[in-house]
Amino acid sequence: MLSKRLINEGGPPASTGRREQAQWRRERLLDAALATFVDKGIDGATVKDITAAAGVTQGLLYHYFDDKDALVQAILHERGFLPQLRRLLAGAPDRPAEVVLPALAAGFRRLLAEHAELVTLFFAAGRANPTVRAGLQAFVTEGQQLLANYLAARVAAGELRPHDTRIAAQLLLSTVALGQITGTDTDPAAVVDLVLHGLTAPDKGGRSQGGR
Amino acid sequence: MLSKRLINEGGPPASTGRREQAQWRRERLLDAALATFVDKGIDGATVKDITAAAGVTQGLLYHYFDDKDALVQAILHERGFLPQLRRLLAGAPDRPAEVVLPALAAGFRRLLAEHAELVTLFFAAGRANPTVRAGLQAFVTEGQQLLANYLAARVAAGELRPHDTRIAAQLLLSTVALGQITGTDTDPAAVVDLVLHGLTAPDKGGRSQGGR
Amino acid sequence: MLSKRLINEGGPPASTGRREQAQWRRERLLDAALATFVDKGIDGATVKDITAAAGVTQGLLYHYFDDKDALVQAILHERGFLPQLRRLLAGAPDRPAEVVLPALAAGFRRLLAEHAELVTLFFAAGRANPTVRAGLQAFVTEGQQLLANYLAARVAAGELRPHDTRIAAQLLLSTVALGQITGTDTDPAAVVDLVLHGLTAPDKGGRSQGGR
Amino acid sequence: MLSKRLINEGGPPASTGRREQAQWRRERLLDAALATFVDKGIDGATVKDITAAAGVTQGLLYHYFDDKDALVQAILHERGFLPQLRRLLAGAPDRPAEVVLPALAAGFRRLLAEHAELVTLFFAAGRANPTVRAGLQAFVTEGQQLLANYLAARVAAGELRPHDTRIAAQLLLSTVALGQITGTDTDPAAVVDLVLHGLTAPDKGGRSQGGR
DNA sequence: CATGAATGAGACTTCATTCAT
DNA sequence: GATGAATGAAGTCTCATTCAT
Repeated sequence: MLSKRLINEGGPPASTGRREQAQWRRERLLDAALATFVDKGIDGATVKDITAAAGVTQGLLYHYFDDKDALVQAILHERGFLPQLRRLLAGAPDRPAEVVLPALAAGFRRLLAEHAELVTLFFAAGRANPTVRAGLQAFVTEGQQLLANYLAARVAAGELRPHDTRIAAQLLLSTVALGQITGTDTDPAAVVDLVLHGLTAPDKGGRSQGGR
Repeated sequence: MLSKRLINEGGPPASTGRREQAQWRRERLLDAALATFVDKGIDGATVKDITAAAGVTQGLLYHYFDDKDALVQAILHERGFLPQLRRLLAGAPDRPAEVVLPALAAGFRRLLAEHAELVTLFFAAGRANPTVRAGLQAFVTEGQQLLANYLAARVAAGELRPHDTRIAAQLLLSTVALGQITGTDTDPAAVVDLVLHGLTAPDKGGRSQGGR
Repeated sequence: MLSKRLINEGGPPASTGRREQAQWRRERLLDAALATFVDKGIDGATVKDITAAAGVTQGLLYHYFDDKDALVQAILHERGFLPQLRRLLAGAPDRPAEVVLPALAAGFRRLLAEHAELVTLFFAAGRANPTVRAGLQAFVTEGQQLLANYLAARVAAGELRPHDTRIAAQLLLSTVALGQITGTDTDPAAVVDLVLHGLTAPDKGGRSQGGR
Repeated sequence: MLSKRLINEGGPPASTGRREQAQWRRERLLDAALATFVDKGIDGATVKDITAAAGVTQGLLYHYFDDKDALVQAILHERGFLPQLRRLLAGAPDRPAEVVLPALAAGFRRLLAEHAELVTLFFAAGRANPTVRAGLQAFVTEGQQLLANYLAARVAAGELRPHDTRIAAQLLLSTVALGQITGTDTDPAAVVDLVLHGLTAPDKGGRSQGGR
């Protein structure tokens, strides 16, 4: 019941052109839709719920969006953060993982936190909604690929030992993401430390002392 | 369209008591419901879809289950695999992680694979369905706790270095689980190897050469 | 407001199987739909109107028909009278027009009268509804063709003078049909007489005295 | 899809008074409405369709017309051709049918062709729209009456034999009209020839050779 | 046990019309 | 005059659930 309060408290900004007010309303509808989707799921959220949360009548939704699915797509496109993810993960391949990964994990966590609602939507909708599924798919695939590329570069540079970089990337990202999703307060630095150095006690012989 | 074929091919077993036939029908309904939920999501699957997949009429569903949600609960209870998970993760705390963890990861992967439909349901329904959400929550929490306990025991035994065992548990389980969910063929052994020994190249140092 | 009274006065026939009652209800829905379409047009007739006229709830309509258009199609198929038209117009080509045409015109008029509601529907819906338009098209084309064939046979037999048989057929049928549609009490015999012998006064000449 | 192009290509005539521009817009709206009605039917044509075809916004329609029905009435009044029909059919009662009827039929056909869209509207809307139905009724009744009057005069003059002049009028007009409506290329002269002289072969004895 | 006809609430969507700008 | 955002009523259709047979 997070969305019980109206989204557009205070009404549209006064003393602006109609154009601006319309744009503002559209944004409020997107806000309301995202919040309602998170709260009740995409199927569970009715057009009535959404427009009520936005403080408008049902019909108006169809002035701005063709149908409910177009609304979902608009959220994905206009509230998505794939560009930010790209920027974050396009890390300098010549800088050491010991430095890059902690920053990257922290940045990833922050990025997810800033888009908490959208992240939740990805899981609230799960695989049931084709539109969302496609969006999530793109996001996950690209994120994993970019990080794997960086790790491969570090392996080539000799800093990291050869390994399945896609698995490592998935491990890192998924653990941080699940921390965000489940609300567990996962320290990104601890995750990176684990991934870099492993669990094995140093004196008993990590991999460096003979391996398998 | 995985569920296009009827579930109860062949009809009920002949020459058995009424009790058995009824029980058999009930199981077929659960099968059909699970398959349909996976295919279309819980909200997306109609009672008509489910009963058609089971080869019976709509009304019959209500002889076996109070309503649609009771059907979901029955699936969670009767198709759940929390007991198996408990058995799997209640690993002997005195046996070394180097031996236990690979077996455990492989077993976990197998367990998920054997209950692939239910696992998918957890994500197809996502957090939208309260009943499913509760079931997933219990499952995840317990799994994580059990594994964390084991890891803590190994830390106490001196095999593993001190670390946040909950994060490590989450990391291990979530990576294997995501591999199953996304269909990526993640080798559990590789995951365990990474978690135990880290990414750092042995010659360049790794944790044993000075720690953090 | 012809359809204000309920269609299924008295309820379904008692003491019959469920199958029969269902079939009976379906017929009542068709009746109600046809009457309502005639009264308000196809677009103007709402599902609520139709089901209220049939004395059932809206949802039930969708138990028997996929959607509103399927209802229109069912009316066309199950209330159509193309077979009767074929039988009527498949007149013996060797019998004289002086005998055949009057009987045919009278039969055509009777046929239209017996299906007055459907005939009206063809015009109430006009060309706006594609489904109805197609049905009307088939009806008109076939009727015209069959009659033209007969007329051609009579020309070949020497009874009728050579002429554009399609126009003559259209002229005959359309005049009788329009009489029915507009409610004018057009005597079919008079129409046939005109068509056979023309308007020209016998003594003043007529075609036999030199033609054009 | 006849109406896909905009109606008011080129915009309003420049350098004219406001009065003229407004009048011009009004005409463009009528054009667009008529075209859209023909294309989709009156119920099927939305205000948005119409105004879009006219190249203006929805609201503007309500500056020129009270509501959608007022638009239909305006079309009937301002695009109607009852005066032309009157002029055409008010034929000189002292001139011979052999001369008058062919000219009249040709003129009627031309008149319908010139107002093809309105003619189609009469049938696209059919009897469903009360406003249109009334318009059609007036048109048909008056046309039939006028022609019947002329025929009666010719009977009195001895040129035509006594007959039901209303039926003959209906026969003539409806056949020509249906040719136009259905797109059949009906030759008006052939129709008139049939009506005047009948189908009966001259040598076998038409009505002129001794009656029935 | 089993059927499927029947219900009623509610979902999504359309659209004529109004009105502040 | 002109715009298009906004409304509210109504329309089609879906679906979980009940119940007589």
